[in-house]
Amino acid sequence: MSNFEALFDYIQEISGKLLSEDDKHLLMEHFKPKKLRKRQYFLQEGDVCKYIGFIVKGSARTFTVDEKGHEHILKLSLENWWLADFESFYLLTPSRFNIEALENLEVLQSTNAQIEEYLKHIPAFSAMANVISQNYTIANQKRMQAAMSYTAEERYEDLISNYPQFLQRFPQNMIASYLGLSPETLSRIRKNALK
Amino acid sequence: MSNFEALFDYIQEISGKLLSEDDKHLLMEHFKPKKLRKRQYFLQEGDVCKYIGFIVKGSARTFTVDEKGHEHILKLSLENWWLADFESFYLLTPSRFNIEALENLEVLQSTNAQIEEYLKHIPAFSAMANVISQNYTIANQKRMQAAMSYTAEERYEDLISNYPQFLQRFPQNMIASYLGLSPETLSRIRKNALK
DNA sequence: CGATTAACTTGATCTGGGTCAAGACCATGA
DNA sequence: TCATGGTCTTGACCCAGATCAAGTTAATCG
Repeated sequence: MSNFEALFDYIQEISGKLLSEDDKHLLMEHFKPKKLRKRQYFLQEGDVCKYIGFIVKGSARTFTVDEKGHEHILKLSLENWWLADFESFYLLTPSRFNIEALENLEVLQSTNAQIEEYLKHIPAFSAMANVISQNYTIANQKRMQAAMSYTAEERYEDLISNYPQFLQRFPQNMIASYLGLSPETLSRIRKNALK
Repeated sequence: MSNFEALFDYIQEISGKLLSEDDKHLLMEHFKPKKLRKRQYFLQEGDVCKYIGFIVKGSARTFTVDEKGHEHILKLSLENWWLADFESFYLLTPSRFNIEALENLEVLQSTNAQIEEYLKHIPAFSAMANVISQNYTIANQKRMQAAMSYTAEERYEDLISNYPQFLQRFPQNMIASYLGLSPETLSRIRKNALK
């Protein structure tokens, strides 16, 4: 119940449109609540990402494991973010990513086919999708630029100003991996920053 | 005339839908042909990106200049690609990027307001926009992963298999910058690859 | 065409950040 | 309660790739 309120609020806020009662019923019919305990996987490498999840509560990380066994975190996700490997979700190919709950996680999940229906029938939903797609494009552009032109220190400063919540919610080694750094290097950067 | 054929073909191919004669007239009415000579700028840092361009012929690079004066290429673009800093284009903020023609360039350009109209009135156009947005999201995910987990050599191999045309069309120092490498390093990688 | 400038190569050296190792500082739960 | 395993810090060392320098090849243009 209250789970869905979070989703409704989110859609209305991002899209700038209201959901009708019918819209809400349609959403409740096909978004399924799912709970994961800390360390459980929402998606495993090699599987097809059949579901997209809306995070109601908790946090997660999307990461790969390279052939040397090192993990690389590509995304850290909190409440009101969407959880999926979009490549696998759209194309139905096996995913190269893992998505793991970092805290106990409550999501509302749906399939690609169902999302298509929402896009067709719920104007607020498709308006939201357009806004999100813009935001993603912008965020990706920024992150790519940061990865290419910034030093480790600058990337950390950038994170502090753009995503201050991350520092409260994620352990430091996860943040290091997200920034493309070893935990030791991030530790030293933080030490230096207390000049 | 033939310029527009390239755009029409592209929209129809990507969207999987046909354009009506009315659709085509609407597109021809508001997409303006523009020619740039090699080294001319489509967009300069600090300006708002008012136009999005569809490349009919030629190539371009999107890059930033950091405070040390070093250039970083974020995107290399060829025929049938779209040219814009989407952050600036969507939000009307001053751009942090430069877009420069690397060869004589012919584009068809349009404004954000006009694109909104196309999205509303031309089904093939909005279907195309959805597909592109998916493709961008996927490509960005891949590129980010490559930047984080791959070595210089692996990134170059990756480029060869994903964008072999780049090697014909772009000078090596541009490719180096696109891969986040110094020209010297790329030169050495290529030398080694001829084992 | 030469001549000038840009692109590419090769070598020598330097450095940001990774790796390895060891210890300190926790949470969590049996 | 203390034992266990995860997280963070610190130091010593190392390496992929950058930087600097100089020479070579290839475009470009009057």
